[in-house]
Amino acid sequence: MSNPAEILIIDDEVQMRKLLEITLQSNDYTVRQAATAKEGIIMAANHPPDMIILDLGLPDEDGHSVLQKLREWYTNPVIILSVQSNEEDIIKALDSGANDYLTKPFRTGELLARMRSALRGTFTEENNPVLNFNNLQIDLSARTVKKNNELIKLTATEYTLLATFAKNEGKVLTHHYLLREVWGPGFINQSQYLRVFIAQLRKKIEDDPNRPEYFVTESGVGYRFVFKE
Amino acid sequence: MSNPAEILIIDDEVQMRKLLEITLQSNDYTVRQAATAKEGIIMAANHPPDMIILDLGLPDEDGHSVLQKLREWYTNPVIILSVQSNEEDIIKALDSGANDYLTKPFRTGELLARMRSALRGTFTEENNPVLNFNNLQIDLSARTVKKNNELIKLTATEYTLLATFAKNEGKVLTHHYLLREVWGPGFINQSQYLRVFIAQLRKKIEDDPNRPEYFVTESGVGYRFVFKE
DNA sequence: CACATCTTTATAAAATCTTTATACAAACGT
DNA sequence: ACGTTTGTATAAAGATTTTATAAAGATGTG
Repeated sequence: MSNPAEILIIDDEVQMRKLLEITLQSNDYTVRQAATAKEGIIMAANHPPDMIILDLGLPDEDGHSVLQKLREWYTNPVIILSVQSNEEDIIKALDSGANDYLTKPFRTGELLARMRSALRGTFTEENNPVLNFNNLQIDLSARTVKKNNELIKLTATEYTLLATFAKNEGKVLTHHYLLREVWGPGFINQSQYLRVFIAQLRKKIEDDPNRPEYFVTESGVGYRFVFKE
Repeated sequence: MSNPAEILIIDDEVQMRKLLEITLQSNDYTVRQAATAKEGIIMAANHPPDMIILDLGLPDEDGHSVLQKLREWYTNPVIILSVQSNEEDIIKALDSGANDYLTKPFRTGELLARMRSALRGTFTEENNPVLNFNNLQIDLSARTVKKNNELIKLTATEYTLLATFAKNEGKVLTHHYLLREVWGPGFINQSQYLRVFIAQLRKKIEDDPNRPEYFVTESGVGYRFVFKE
């Protein structure tokens, strides 16, 4: 749904910070702000954001030097804003590790698009979806399932079934729905398939397969995937 | 020493191609060129370059459409060049997967810096040259593989396949994905290729090829490259 | 041509899916 | 209460799909 990416703005101009804050927040980013280089570096270090927007013209320290310090350890995207548009500055910033360089005044739509471009490919929650249930972890991008941090070997069908449950945690899923999602529309009457595979998942995932906690039977209707914390 | 990154230029203007060719070659890039969208897509598919520089104003097809087609499978950086500087075009291109957008005429120094920035973070050159797994070392820039410090002789295809695995350690890679990455988009149904080459890699790399530890089969789905420390 | 490599074919083995058989449990009507 | 019906659980046999590997054929390169 919303984009939970956290952005740190380092800029000394109040108006600019305010403009960025409003623009970014209305696009579902979480915004933190710093007015000086020193403050910005401390904030980044204490709680690394998903992206830093850095103004080159800071009062207390040269922007290029700030960028270099950040890049010693900070690996997420850094976008530079600057009133300078001379080539030398741009090249220097990009070669110091900036991901992009925009000249003030900039168009907010373009900034947002360049932010999306830079954030693409980084590992925010959105990009690397790991579903967490109790001691069970399902990594949808790696297609792996761990229980108590140990990999569980699932067949293709077992995994698809589990993923379907995990995406609908708490909901009752009917036999029809599950059969159609996992096996296809032609299989909606093969309820026995479902019983067999539920039994297999229980054997692999439940602590006590005879007393299922994750996979609850809703007799006559279907199954429900639950977890209590 | 030199930067072996291979760049594909897709631009219909001869002068522009010539300018880029000279600029890039004198910066140690290998350059290939296409004058039309059709030609460019074919060249990219046959032998995926490390980066594509795409002119939006091609005669035979809309540039945005070309970009979208490329992004269906091409994952390396794409930089857009365009005479258009209206915000709508820029946003559209960036949101379609472009890594950067420069307006013609551009400053060559800036282009080169933006290229370096975009190539940073990809594996192709001498960035993260050595991946370490257990007793296995993969030097991506030298294209060499060592096991227990002894060089292992791999063919081009074997190496590409191994490198693809190494870059996605822990993830399940589907047959489709591997075939597309290693052989190209036209080969996604040749699963037997994969089996043959996996067997070869296991023979060369696994301690006991009959009990594979690095190359794990995910039956019906693909393979996964793992290493336990 | 000789060589290395890639592609294709053949076949055995392994893994997975489907089907069958049987047991259990709850609901229902008489 | 009793037997019957309906729905569920599980093991295990059978069928099918997928995989592993060797080896033969094709291709290309110096």
